[in-house]
Amino acid sequence: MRRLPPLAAVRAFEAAARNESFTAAATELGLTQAAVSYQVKALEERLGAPLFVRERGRARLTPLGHRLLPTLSQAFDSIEAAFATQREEDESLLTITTTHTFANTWLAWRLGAFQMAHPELAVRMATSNDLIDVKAGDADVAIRAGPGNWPGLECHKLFESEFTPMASPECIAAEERKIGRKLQPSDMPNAHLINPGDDWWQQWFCDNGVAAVEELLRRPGIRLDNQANEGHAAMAGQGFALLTPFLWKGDVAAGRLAIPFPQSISARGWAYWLCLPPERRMVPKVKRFREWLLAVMEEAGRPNTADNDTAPAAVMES
Amino acid sequence: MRRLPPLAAVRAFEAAARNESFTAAATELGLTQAAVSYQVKALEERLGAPLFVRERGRARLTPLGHRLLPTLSQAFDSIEAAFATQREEDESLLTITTTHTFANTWLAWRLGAFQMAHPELAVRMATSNDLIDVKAGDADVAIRAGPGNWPGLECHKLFESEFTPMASPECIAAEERKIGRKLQPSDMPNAHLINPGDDWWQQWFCDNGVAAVEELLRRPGIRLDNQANEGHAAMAGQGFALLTPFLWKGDVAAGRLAIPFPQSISARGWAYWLCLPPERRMVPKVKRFREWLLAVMEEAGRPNTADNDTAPAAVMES
DNA sequence: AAAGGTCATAAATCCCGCTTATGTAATTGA
DNA sequence: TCAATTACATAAGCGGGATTTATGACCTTT
Repeated sequence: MRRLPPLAAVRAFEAAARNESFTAAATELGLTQAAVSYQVKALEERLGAPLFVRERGRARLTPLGHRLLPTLSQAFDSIEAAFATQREEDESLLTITTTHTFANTWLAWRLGAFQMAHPELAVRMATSNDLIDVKAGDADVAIRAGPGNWPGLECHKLFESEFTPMASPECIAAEERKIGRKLQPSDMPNAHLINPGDDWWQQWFCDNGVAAVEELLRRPGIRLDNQANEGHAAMAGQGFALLTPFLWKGDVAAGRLAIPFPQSISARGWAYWLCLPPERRMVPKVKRFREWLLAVMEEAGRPNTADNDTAPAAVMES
Repeated sequence: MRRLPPLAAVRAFEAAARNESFTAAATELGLTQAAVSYQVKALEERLGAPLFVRERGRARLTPLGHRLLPTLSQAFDSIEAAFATQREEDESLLTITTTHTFANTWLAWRLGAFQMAHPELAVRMATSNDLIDVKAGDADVAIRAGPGNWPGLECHKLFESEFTPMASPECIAAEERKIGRKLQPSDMPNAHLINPGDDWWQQWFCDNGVAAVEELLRRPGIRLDNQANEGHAAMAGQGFALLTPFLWKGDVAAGRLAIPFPQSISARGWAYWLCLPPERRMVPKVKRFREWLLAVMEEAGRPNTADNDTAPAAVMES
């Protein structure tokens, strides 16, 4: 339980003492001289002891005031410093939280460009699936997959979360050799699926007129926890995975992945979203990132854009 | 030029953060929970970043809030400490400023009794002639000789500043031997006066029907700067000095000084006063000293009081 | 469910802190 | 010596931020 004098009065005193002038203090504080005089007097009355001697039209510190001053100045200094540090750090460090998948297949490749454009910013990317952390101040912005109606967050749709089977060209060729013709959707239940237990296979079969195969759910396979890993497995020739075309454009273009049924793209009813606390939307670093990301998305969405011209030849695991 | 957030908000945040509860903070600050909530929110909006995560009906600190807390707590601690120290010091140290004369002839002897009665107080006596220093906070109370109408000070009359010639008994005896009869006021111009240039001699002559003696002013003598020193000189047998009976009662009673004309006491029109800043009159230490001093004076003023029963045998020079 | 706790929010109120305006005293400069 | 200037004090009144009251939503506990 603290027992402090009114802080406004303390503040006025500190400024007056430091400046050795009520008038100067008033200017510094953006007040009138009368206000400072009032506050100082109030503090003196509260203490029951004078802080200034008024003589010859000047205000000089009493010994008591003199003893008090340095401590108070330091205290205000550290308060100021605390907030200044916070402001600086907050201005110069952009923290992005995103899913493993998006980080790995898309953002990691392109964040460099953003960094180049904003050399004064330190950019930190963290992968996690908690949306709470942007509200908790752990991150400035979040990129998440979902329905996009998170309460209390401003969400910008980045792209639809569609999916279609993909595999390495070799894998597809081998499969076609096996069955002696070009692949059809109905062949998929018998192909080697990386994660056959994935519910979305059922969805895809349904969308493509293939009878649901209950048995798939019991078939052994690997849960790779996220699409990024499944994609890599597919590129390694381990079978078919359901992947989001948008995220693997580069690998498709480079021939590391192939899409056997380009017309058969299913939607999850989800999308990827850029989410941010609305009250921070105009904070410079947030604004810059938001504008940059949406601009890049815009460009990537245009039909004849070679979005992945500069994409590296392989996905780097961190 | 400082740039601080509103201190009321900072204070509310600090309490809330320290208590990890708005409600508890409100209790501590003597406010309602709503007030704390309001202030915290205001601070968060000002910073543009959340300080608390509101979850499950509780408020938990964000990393930012967590970083801020210790600095702010410390800052408030030191402000509190500064004023607490001041309060303690101010409560436990009584500083009295007085004239050399009064200190030497009266107060120094009796301050011990006050100290004994108030062992918790540290008592400091300083001699100086500046009345300003009580206004300037250098001293809590002042004892001064003068007309007693100092503006802005509460003044209690202690005793009238009367004076009459005194000398050591030996000195008087020698003088009477020289003139062959008992001394009369008219003999004084020819006696050895310690400070013949003192204007008050003229006053005393006038009051006692002795013709003014211009010549006295040009007669060599010693200026001893204050009555205490003149009194000591008189006791040492160096001649006659104009002294205040009240201040030398003890020495008279002990036979170190004698008053040749007890009926011929002149008044300066002055008095000795206890002066103190009215706003501090009820501060405990001030109140105690004031009451003690006035009580002692009261007692000393009563006719048949042996005021100096316990007076030491000699005046001690410090 | 009901009870009891926490924080958020809206609206109304209060009072503190501020400004304006003026006074006083000391200093400066002609 | 007489403005002119500067600094602080003081009174009065206002404005709006701080606070309270009242209510709601949400969670935990029993």
